Amino acid sequence: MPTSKKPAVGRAAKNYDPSYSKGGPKGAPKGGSKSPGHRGYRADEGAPKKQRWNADERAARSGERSSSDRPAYGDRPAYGNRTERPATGGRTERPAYNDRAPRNDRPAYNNDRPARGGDRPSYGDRAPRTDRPAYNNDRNDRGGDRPSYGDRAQRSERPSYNNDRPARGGDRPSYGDRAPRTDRSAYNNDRPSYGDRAPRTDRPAYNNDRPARTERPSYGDRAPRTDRPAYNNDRPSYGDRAPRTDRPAYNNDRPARTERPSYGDRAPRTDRPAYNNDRPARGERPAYNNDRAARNDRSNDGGHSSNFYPDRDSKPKFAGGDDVVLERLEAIATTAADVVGVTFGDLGLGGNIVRELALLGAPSPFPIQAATIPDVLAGRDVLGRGKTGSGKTIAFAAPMIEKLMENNGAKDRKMARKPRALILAPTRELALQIDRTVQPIARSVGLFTTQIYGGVPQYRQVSALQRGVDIIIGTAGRIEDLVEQGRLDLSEVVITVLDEADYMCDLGFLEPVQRILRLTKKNSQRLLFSATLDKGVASLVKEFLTNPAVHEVAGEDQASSTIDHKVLLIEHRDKASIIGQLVDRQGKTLIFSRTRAYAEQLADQLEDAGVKATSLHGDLNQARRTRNLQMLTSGRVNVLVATDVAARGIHVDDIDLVIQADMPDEYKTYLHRAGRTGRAGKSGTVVTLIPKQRRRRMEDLLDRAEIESSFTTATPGDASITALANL
DNA sequence: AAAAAAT
Repeated sequence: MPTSKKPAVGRAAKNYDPSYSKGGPKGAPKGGSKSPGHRGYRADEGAPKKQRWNADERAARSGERSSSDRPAYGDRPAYGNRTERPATGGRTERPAYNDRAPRNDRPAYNNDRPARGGDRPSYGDRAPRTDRPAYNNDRNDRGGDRPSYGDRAQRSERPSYNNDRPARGGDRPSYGDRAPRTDRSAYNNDRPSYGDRAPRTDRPAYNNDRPARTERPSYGDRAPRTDRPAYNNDRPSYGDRAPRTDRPAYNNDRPARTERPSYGDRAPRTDRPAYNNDRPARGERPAYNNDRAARNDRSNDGGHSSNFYPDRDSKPKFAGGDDVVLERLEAIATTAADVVGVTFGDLGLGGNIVRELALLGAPSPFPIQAATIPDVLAGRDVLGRGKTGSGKTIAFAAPMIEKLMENNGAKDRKMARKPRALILAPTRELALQIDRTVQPIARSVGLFTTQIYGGVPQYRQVSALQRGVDIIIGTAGRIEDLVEQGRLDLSEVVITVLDEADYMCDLGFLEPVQRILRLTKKNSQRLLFSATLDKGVASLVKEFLTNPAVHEVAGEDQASSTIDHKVLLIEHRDKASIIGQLVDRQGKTLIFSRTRAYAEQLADQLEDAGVKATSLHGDLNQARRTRNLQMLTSGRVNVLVATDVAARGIHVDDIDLVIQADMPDEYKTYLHRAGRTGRAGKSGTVVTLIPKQRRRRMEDLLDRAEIESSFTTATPGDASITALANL
């Protein structure tokens, strides 16, 4: 029984999700914007509720889920850590972090629940739950969903439950003894639902907490905007331009870099031949070798080289080589000097978009933007490579929106209109971040966006789709999920963007991405972007792109970077204490760990040591992930310990130290992790901790990344460490 | 190993 109920409950929980960050905001804007019809229709019902829950939103849920999730953690017995968590006073400390307090409560709930066993009769109240199933059904209809909210009335009842519970608490003792616990397993199953309730009960509390969270208030939409500033900062990264200005010089330097020709990756590869020999291990290389063969052929054929590949100096050329994909590639390297005096308007963007870009902190285009915008507007498929923070998001978002507007005017506001553009990202955080940039631009011309990613209730997402959305930004899993549910139709998608495209082609990601791309309109426009775009995307290019234009920005190499790299050779047993000493500083520090468990453990250790630290990894529920990242962004904590979920694309201002507690497996990962610092032309330091026996491998990796780094043997308390901490 | 759906 309980099990059967569980699903229902879980769904119910999803349905009522208050936590739609954007749905609420969007709803409001829409009402203002135009289709009152839509609004009036469901918006009204939803709006009020949304308002209520909007405030709570994700935060509230995060709390809820976190608790509910924990049971799930049971699955992760592997993570001794979690078991530890309860133990870790550190987290109890987190109570400070609004969330945890709730969690403390939850244990109580657990206790309560046994009591509830007695209550269960009351749960008969759960009849509500019976209703909930209905909710699920309703959800399909959405309109029905809200009716379900009607159920909330029940929720009002719940409070009473709460009241009852205290009494029950008394009962519990007896219950506690009772089978209840036996039942608990069952309850646990139910809990999901309870999780909801508790949450709801808690929510008020959460809400209260949130007020504290200055961040969240902003959060709904604002959080993003808060972040936007960050984007702006990125654009400061425009500040990067300055660097780029420098780059020209670098370019000059590059000539010196015969290797660099490989540009990022490829030059190395030229070198790699040697590496390859060393690294037989890399399965990838075989492919590379193949490619090279192709390249060689190309060169032979027509001296044809594309920037996409090794030759940077080469201008657009057509390859007649073996690699079909490559043949069509037209590589163009743009320099800062090329775009001096160019405006977004010159590139073909309309007034509204140009004005919005200025508001976002992008008054004039960066090189990657100047390079790709015209081609995107011309309808071409594009491959773009630009350093992280160099403005890639606007490079594809602005022209994409311009095209959508041109093709459909602003006329099509039909309900449930099918989305016409799709942006795929590898992580939820990145999808969220991208939307923060895309949404305001889209709104400026009357288009709507929505995020479609997992870890949050799908109700809002589905609700947005039913109201009608033009641009979808999301991750593969939930998108496929909604497609399978028949709630998302990608057949009208005429522009698809893959951010971090090379990463999206990694094992495990490629197939879902291919399946999704196949659902989009045949021969429609595709844009692939990444800071480390390499041949790894060849398979996608071959199947989905036609005569793509390949762009990159000259001078964006490590030599032009503002990042200082250091490798510390340490004893494994000293790792924790050394990290503790390194983070004993003022600025923001991002620590990368190879595993979720270690990220969690390290965060706990640091907290126990009195350092304001938190973690970010896939074992956390989405609400906490979002919140924890926000804590670093807002400065509530100075240290974030993360897995590679935070390696790509994530922008947080002023991270001046990146510590790699575990060395990355590949050079691209190193580049992306390092790219979290040294942004906007600011200085940054990357410290990698490795045992002596890894030195050789680390040197090889740095060579591939074309990074120069010092190697220093260090033990806790060494001057080399304190010097870093004083940066 | 991690990420990406949910349970």
